[in-house]
Amino acid sequence: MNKNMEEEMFQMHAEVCKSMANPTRLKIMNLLREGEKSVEELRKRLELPKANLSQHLSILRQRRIVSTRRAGLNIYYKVANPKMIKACDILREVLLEQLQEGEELVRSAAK
Amino acid sequence: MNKNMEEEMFQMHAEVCKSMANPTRLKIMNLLREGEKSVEELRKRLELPKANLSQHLSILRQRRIVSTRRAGLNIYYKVANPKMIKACDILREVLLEQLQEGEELVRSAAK
DNA sequence: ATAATAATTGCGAAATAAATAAACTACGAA
DNA sequence: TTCGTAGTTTATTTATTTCGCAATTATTAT
Repeated sequence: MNKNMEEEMFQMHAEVCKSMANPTRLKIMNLLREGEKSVEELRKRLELPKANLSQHLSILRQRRIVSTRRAGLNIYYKVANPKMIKACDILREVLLEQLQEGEELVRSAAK
Repeated sequence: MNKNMEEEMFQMHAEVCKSMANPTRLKIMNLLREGEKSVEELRKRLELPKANLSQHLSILRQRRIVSTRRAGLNIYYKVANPKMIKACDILREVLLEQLQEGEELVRSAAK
């Protein structure tokens, strides 16, 4: 792998992380873990303005973290690659470990 | 796990993702994968102004993604939890799979 | 064709993140 | 105690994200 491709990989990797770097989008991923859902279903579960939800879905779709399928009026979203879920699970494990080490420290660092 | 704690977890999870959502910080993590390194070593390898490097390190440290140790004039950084590396590796796998599926699509989505 | 529902897009405002340079702190040696 | 090296912090500017709202598109039913 040459230098420019390395650079490109770091850039793309950062883009993927950015897509996951938002609580709402993580909640979306968490719902889609159960299986595919229409935008309307997601909107009801998340209680979000549909325009805003659509924007978040668009970000996930652009990075191909989710994929879509239209059926009549509805568009169904699902997780494109189960490895994304695996990556999320690992991060959650890390967070739980940190909480066990001492909750108050984590909370102050978040500010 | 109750509702507020769930909310808190998504928030923290997003913060961790944000910390990783930057090419420079991913490069730092990639160097630290080899083992602990001083700021000066990192600066030479990354060719970055030390103030800027220090800010990036600070972000990683605040989220406890890296930890530090001082020895004389030098401060050595290392990856705090090897699971972070594992999570990065999985994301890289996903990216490589996407590249195999069709490079041009990924590149246009990055814009 | 028109209406109704589901979803996306464009745009402006507010909040956040990033890069730079300058000032500052910490340690060790002369 | 002051000088040099390693590293951090602060202030400022610029770029990016996020959100709400209005307008628009796509599909189906009347």
